[in-house]
Parts: sequence; C-alpha cells; structure tokens
Amino acid sequence: MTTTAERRGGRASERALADLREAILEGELPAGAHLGEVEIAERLGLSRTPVREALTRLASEGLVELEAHRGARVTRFSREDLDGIFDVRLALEPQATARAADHATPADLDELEALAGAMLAVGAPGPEQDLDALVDLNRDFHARLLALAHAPALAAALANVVHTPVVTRTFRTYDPDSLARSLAHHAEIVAALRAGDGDWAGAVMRCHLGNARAVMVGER
Amino acid sequence: MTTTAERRGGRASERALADLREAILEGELPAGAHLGEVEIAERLGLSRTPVREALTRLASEGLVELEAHRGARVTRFSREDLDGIFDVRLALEPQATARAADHATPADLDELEALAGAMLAVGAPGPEQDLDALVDLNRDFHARLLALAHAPALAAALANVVHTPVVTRTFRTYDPDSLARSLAHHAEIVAALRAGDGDWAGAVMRCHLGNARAVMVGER
DNA sequence: CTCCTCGATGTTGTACGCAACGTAGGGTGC
DNA sequence: GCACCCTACGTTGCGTACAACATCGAGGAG
Repeated sequence: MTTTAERRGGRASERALADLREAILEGELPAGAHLGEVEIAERLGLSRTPVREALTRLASEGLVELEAHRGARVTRFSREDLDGIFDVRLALEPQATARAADHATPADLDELEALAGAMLAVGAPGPEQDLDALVDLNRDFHARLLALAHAPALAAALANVVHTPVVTRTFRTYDPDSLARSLAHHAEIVAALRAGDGDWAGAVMRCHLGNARAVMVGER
Repeated sequence: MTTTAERRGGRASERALADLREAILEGELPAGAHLGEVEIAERLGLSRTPVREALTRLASEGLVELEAHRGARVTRFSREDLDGIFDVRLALEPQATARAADHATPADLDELEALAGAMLAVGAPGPEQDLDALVDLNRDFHARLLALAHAPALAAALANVVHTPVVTRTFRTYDPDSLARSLAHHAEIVAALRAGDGDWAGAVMRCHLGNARAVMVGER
C-alpha cells in the first residue's frame, strides 16, 4: 500500500517486490534469514537490479534490514516491537474507522458485511474451518475500512509501520474465545457504520485491537 | 529517519538521497517539478543508478511520486493532505511526548532546554531574529523528543508520513502571536517533562500542533 | 599457545549499454 | 479544417561488468 511507488516497473521490479513480501509474510523466509541479491535474483529468474530495488523498498517498509556491504536480513520483530506497533494501530485505526462512518456508501457497507460474513463462516469451529483463508479476508476487510476513511496520510502512516500481514500472519495463535470475539467485532463495526455512528465503530475497533494485542503480545 | 535503510550505500547513494531531499525541502525543487534521472545524475556528478535508488526511497517516503516510464515528480501537497498530516501528528506526537517523560534523563532535559532557549533567543522579534535558524532548531527539538519516547514504531510511522520539514519548512508564515506561542510551548514541554508529568507534556504538544495547524492549514 | 597481519573470497555498490515504453509532432486521409 | 495514425524522440526499466568494501581463514611473529 505504498500507493504511488507500488505501480512502478511494469513487470520485474514489482514482481520481485510482491514475491519477496509474500515469501517473508508467509514465513517461507524466516526472520533473520540472510537475503543475498544474487540468490534472490536467480531464484526469481531476474537480474540483481530489480531485486535490489525491491529490497530497498522492503527496507523502507521495515520488513528487511540493510547492512552496508553485508546484505539484507529479514527483520526480527521483538515482543516490544509488536507492542509498539499496536500502540500505533490503537492511535490511528479507531480514528480511521470513525471517519469511515462519514464516507461509507450502502454499497461499501454491503461489501464489508459480505467480508465479515465470510469470515464468520470460514472461521466457525468445525471441520470447515479454514484459518488461512481468514488471513486474506481479514486483510481485505481492514484495507477496505482504511480506504473508506479517506485519510491518505493516516493510511500511509499505518501501512509503513504496521506490516499488518506480519501482525496478522496467522489466526492459529487465537484461542477459540478470542477468535470468536475478533470475528464478531468485524460484524459489529459494520453495524456501527450502518448506524452512522463513528464513535461506536471506533470503539469496536479499539476492542478489536485490544483483543488482538492480548493474543499476539500476551501479558503486558 | 528511515533508521536502517538510511545508512546504505557508503557514499553516492546516500549523498544523492540527502541532496535531493534537501533540494526538495528547501524549495529549490518546487512541487510538481519533473525529476529526470539523467538530469539529476549529471547535476550531482553521479551515475543514474544511485540516483534511481534515491528516488525510489524518496517515493516510499512520499516526497516524490513515480509514474511508470514517465519519471518522477515532486509531490504536491494539497491543503487536505496537510490537514491529514496534522491528524496523524495529533494522534501520535502527544503520546510520544507523554512517553518521553518516563525515559528522559536530566541530561536529556538539559539539551532540550538548551534548544528551547536557543529558539526563544533566535525567534524573538527584533533585528536579531533569524527564522531560518529556527527551522533547524525546531527539527532538532522534535527529533530528540521523539527519540526520547523509545517507541521506534511510532517514530517510524511519523517519519514516513509527516515529512516534518515539508510541514515546518518555514516559520515565515507564523504571525507574531502564533510564533510566540509556539516557542513558549517548547519551553513548557521541557518543564512538564522535568515535572515527570507525561499528561501535561502531551497536552502542551497538542496545543503546539493545534497552533501550527491553524497557521499552516488555516480555517478548517 | 596466542595474537596480529595479510590475503583470498564473496558480497554489495556503481557505471554503462541496450531494449521497451510513453509521448509529442508532423503528415495524411476524410 | 479536423481527426487520426504513424514515426521519431526522450525517458525509464533492466541486464551485465567492474570496482570497492567487509569478512574470514591461514600463516607467521612474539
């Protein structure tokens, strides 16, 4: 969501960026892994140039760390880092959610509700449960919500720090109760937006983040 | 303050980044100006490669916009953009200021006080007034304050969006009363921190930003 | 045996060259 | 006279080659 820089490089550069990001977020490239430019270039069938550009961007997003003449490493997120990220989210996302109430059209709300519904269906305990699908749906939901706020600076601040995917990489760490709460929050946010009550929506988002923080960061 | 990515490229790349950033913030490269890679490369006596890397980073910071096969342009900030930036600052900087109260040592406070004092001296009306020096002092003050919060994620979120220098490019737009208030706020923040009162310090920062917003954005 | 120095090796940093893409201008057809 | 197409130009995107730097290992001196 580096809005403008994202659509550079018709093909290769963008592909390298997307592939690397996915590999990191998917856990395929574990935290602390060394990323050699040639290694990645060969792996993707590209030259070093676009790979280098992709690494530069990932570094500015904070997903990798660059050390001069020593290559790049996948960033290691400590418990404190994660906690700090939740501080930022709590400072910004409720506000964004509240603003979404002023801009959301009925069509927008229908889409959000569909996502929330899908998450409830996919996340319900039982043999049909698919926690991986949940990750994508969740990402979509939050992204759309953020877009509805019509606050580009706010969205940029979040995008460049939160690494939502890192934080929301998996729902497997959620215990059943927390997961149920999380899914219910999405639906409640839509309800609040439908009611045009930004304060309510923002409050739900705060609950949502508090719940997530407890799961991911643990005891404070 | 892209902490890790900043110290890449022993010489040329970093130089290009710094020079370009300064040129943009100084107004030497006006908003909307077209930035050709070869043009900049020749101007700095470098190859296109480091220039290209610098442009990529500036784009991810939001200072320039990249259009595929069409080059880079200096970002144009609208009034709404500026307003949105202040929303982010108001959401994050008071919190950071409050946290600084927990970490600041007497030595830190002395340095902050020195900066605040220098600003009062340099900013006082009269023949000695130097509004340009004020910009650097102000940048220093806010940067140190942010560092004292010990909240890297928060600092990163701000750095990647606020472009403090863009916002604080000049104090010439301040009327005498607003300027006096602004300078007094710095001193009051130090006082609040010395008292160990994070809430107070955060409140002053909110005032500080509200005052600045009124000057820079105008009527809401 | 330990420490220091020096070389070998692999990496990143930079420069340059070619190809692809977008744009603007002139020319032609209607 | 106007609209459309086609060509020529300038730009960026990518690949490759070379140079600079950092690290690690071996060898020798103390």
